[in-house]
This record gives sequence, structure tokens and C-alpha cells, in this order.
Amino acid sequence: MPPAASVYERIYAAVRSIPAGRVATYGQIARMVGRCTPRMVGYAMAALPDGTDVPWHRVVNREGRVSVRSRGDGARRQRMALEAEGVRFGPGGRLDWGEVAWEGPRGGAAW
DNA sequence: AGATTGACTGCAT
DNA sequence: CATGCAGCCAATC
Repeated sequence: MPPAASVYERIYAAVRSIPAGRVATYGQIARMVGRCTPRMVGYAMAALPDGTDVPWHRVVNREGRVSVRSRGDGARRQRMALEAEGVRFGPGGRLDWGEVAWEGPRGGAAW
């Protein structure tokens, strides 16, 4: 584990703040955390271990679709985990933002 | 210390 | 609607 985990911790904390049944985009988290870009979020997610307590599956791309590149079954696992939380996937495998969109820890209020 | 890459996004073509 | 390019910051080689 690299010593610069402080940045990761910020991202992980934000992801942990996502309530069950809700999802956030990389850009959303990046803006919320600040000091980092969507790429950092993705990078942090990629660095997550398997038994992590971070609900990484609640993080999707801007299209509302799973983007996992690493691990062939990662995307499938993510979608399964989301469905298990009550997240409904629309046609094309995209998420229904009207139902699962997470505005932030304040629930709409910017921080 | 310099170059490359990465689970992204937005705008341009 | 598909493809391309640039920007972003940190990790890795």
C-alpha cells in the first residue's frame, strides 16, 4: 500500500457515504472529494482489495453504466450487488437515475 | 526525474 | 450515435 493513501481515504470515505440503493458517478465523487479527478476515483477503485468495506459497486460512470475494466466478472458482480440493493437497471443495462441518483451526503445540498 | 497508464468526463468532429 | 482528443492527479516503471 502506498503511503499516499490519504487521497484514497478521501475517495473511499465518499464512497462509503453512499447509502444503499443509491449510486454516484466518478465525477460526482471527484467533485465532492475535491483535489482529484474522475480518473483518481477510478484508480482508487481499481486499487481496492476484494474484501474491502467500500461499496465500490455503487460507483458507476456518467452513463449510469458499470465501467469496470479490470477483472472480467467485476462488472457482473457490481451489477448483481446493485440489483440486490434494489437498484433497477433500465433498458440497455443503464441505471434509472430518477430512482438511484445520489446527490451527496446532504441529499441535494452542495458542500 | 521523465514517461506511461488508468474502473472518467466533456466537447469537438 | 460512434470516434477522437485533451484535461485532470497520482501511481508505477
